Amino acid sequence: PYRQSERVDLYRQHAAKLLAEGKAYKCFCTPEELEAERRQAQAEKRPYKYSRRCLIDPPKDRIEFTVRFKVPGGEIKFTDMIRGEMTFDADLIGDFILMKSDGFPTYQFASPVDDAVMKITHVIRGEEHLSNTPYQLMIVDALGYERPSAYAHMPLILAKDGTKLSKRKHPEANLVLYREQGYLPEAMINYLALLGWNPGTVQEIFTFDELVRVFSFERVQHAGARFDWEKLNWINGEWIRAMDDAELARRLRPFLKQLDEATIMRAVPALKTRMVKLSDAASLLEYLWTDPPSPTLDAEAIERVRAAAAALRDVAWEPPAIHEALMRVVEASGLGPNKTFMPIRLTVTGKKISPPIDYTLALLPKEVAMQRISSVLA
RNA sequence: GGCCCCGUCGUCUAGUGGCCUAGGACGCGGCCCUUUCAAGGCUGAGAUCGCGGGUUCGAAUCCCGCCGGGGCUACCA
Repeated sequence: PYRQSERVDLYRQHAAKLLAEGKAYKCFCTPEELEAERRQAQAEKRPYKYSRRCLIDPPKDRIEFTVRFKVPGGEIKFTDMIRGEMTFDADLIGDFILMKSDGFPTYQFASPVDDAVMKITHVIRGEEHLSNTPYQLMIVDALGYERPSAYAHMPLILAKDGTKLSKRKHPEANLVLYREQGYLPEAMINYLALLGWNPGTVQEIFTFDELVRVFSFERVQHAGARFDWEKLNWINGEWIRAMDDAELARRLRPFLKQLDEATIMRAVPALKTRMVKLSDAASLLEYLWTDPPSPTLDAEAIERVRAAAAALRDVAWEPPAIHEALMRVVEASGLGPNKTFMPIRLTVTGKKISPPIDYTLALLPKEVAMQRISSVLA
């Protein structure tokens, strides 16, 4: 079982062992009493450590208790793969709680027990756990287990405000969000790898396999790194542009439920350089399933559309043929291409921004396109 | 408060005593390309290397102090 809630017996057994060996003891103090101790210490400007009153003189008339670890004191040393030799003074650490009064373990206890029982060799986690390591090491030692062979504490990913990412305050901590918006897993891995680590070369785009090959703990940063959406966006765009059309079409499917596969496939080349994330495709192609409002065009614009409509009537409905026909209209007009293209774009999509006009038209069934065009000519 | 970690362009970073008048990337500005928007190409601005003292012929790089930020310090994980 991997859930802590399904392994409570395991923690209870380990706690019982420590209790039996006198390496832990029951504490009957109430939260209020502990709070009072803490305030007292603060008032006297002395660092707080649990008083050990329940070790020295436990009350007889109480039943609810927690299990506290009897901190042996002394120096705790270990090697961190990123930061080197670490030494902590355990005399500064008060007896901490292993089992809560509800019978569940604290993280500080469950974590080292899990690591030992699961035979974890490398403990790689965020820097917020650096100061927790001595706590956990003391437990591993007290339990008589072998210590994990290596620890590595990675720099924190910080929010824009410079504090540790938290689910409450920072939406970017929520992984589901990225999938929903169409950030590619490849891009996420790529970006996250670059946050707090660098290869020592100018390469920025990495596949997972490449990362496995070049990653090294020696090159990971010691300072926290701020999460930067802009850079993620760029990397995601790079991955989108580099992806082959069929694969991109496949990934686009959940974001373009209104369209059939063939249409998505035909749209891909036009979409590719215009998306920062997959969800961007929807607004670009919205006109395919939603009739745009009819635009207000001046007389000249209407003339341009009229000329285009005539030229398109007998044309094969593919981007090259459409392009050719439209360019003839543009040349005949003696005006810039935009004078013709923009009014068409506006009538067909309702927007000033769209893929190139030949693609924009070709993606729409010819009848629908021609109907939208003729509606402004009436 | 105590303990721990950290401090180079706005951001991610290169840099381990001279190659640094501090390099790259994202973002930002300009130009080019152009059918709008992107993409692409070129180009520019942007960091007195947190501050102050040392050491040294020479320091972003070594030492000390200070300041600043973050983390841990819970019957959260």
